[in-house]
Amino acid sequence: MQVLATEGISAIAVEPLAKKLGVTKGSFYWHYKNRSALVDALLDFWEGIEVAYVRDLNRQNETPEMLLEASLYILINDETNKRVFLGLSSASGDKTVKAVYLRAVSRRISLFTSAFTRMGFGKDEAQERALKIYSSYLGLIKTLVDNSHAPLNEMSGTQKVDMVLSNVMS
Amino acid sequence: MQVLATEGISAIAVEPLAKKLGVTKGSFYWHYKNRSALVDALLDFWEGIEVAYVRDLNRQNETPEMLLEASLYILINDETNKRVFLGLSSASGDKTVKAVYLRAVSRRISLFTSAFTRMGFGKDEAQERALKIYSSYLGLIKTLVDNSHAPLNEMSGTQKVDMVLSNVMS
DNA sequence: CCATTTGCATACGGGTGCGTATGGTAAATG
DNA sequence: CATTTACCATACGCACCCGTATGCAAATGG
Repeated sequence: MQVLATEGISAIAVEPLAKKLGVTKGSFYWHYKNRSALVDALLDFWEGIEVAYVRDLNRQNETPEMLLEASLYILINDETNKRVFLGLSSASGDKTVKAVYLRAVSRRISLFTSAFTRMGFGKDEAQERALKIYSSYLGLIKTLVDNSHAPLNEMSGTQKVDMVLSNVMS
Repeated sequence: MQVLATEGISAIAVEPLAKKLGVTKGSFYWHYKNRSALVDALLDFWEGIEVAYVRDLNRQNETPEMLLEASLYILINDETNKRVFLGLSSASGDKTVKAVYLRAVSRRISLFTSAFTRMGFGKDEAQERALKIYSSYLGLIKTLVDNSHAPLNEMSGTQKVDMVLSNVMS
């Protein structure tokens, strides 16, 4: 999982990985049918964690405002989640990876949409606001991990959340 | 250039490219010293086009409002520009690529910042608004090319620009 | 206690991409 | 006309990664 976050999907190569773990290919191919079986397992594992987390967030936050804030805080400040999510988005040549990525995107947008709906916004308005939030969020985390704008990385976690939220919490 | 946009940097591989162009490696290595020489040439070419375009945008738009709108329209609706820009961001393992990418990011943020400055905003306020615009823009084009949210692709070019601008044009 | 299964290592063949060596042809040049 | 020089093809060595074949020792269980 950590490797997935720091090196990206393409770094999940059998031989280098085996060497890194101090085992051999023979061992690897006994445990997994092939490379893509390992990738699938990792993807399943990650997606399982994600959906569980979303469920918890929905349970632990009473108001939609709290839910929005808490979700964004995690999505923006959890380093592993950011890197894996963006990693998947970059490796979308693979069909399986792309499917997982698209579901992750849907989860995020749905989460935002449902929050705005519960705030009392109409369906269209809720969707529009969710999309704005999502775009800002995605652009922000990409800028953060690319380290392409230094000042951004010096902001606090809550500041980053506020920056995204300020666009739509009229 | 077209290949760069559709396939990404990693697709700039000597052997496949040569085959695709109907020539051989022998020919290629006579024209270019090696693979990275070709990549550098492509990168230079692209960056040259970009800076020229920014210069033109600055000349052809009187007011900062017009400049903002015109710039965003191009950045959001020019398919090649989007794909190359995002392609570079994904291929940031390469040091040279990363440098080109970071300069491209800076150009965009600077463009936005100077527009807001010319509108009369103070330095900090201008930078903050520029960052918000940039995040929204980046998230939007990524969502668009990933095709990760169908409704977005059905919006018109101007609607997309308005969506990004609405966040900061109080 | 011996036979089978489990868990892993070594060794190989295949595919792909990079870069070099070398050879050939046609056009420019002295 | 002889000889460079421009341009391109074939052929090779190297490195990396995938996947398979096979060997082998320790665990297991009848």
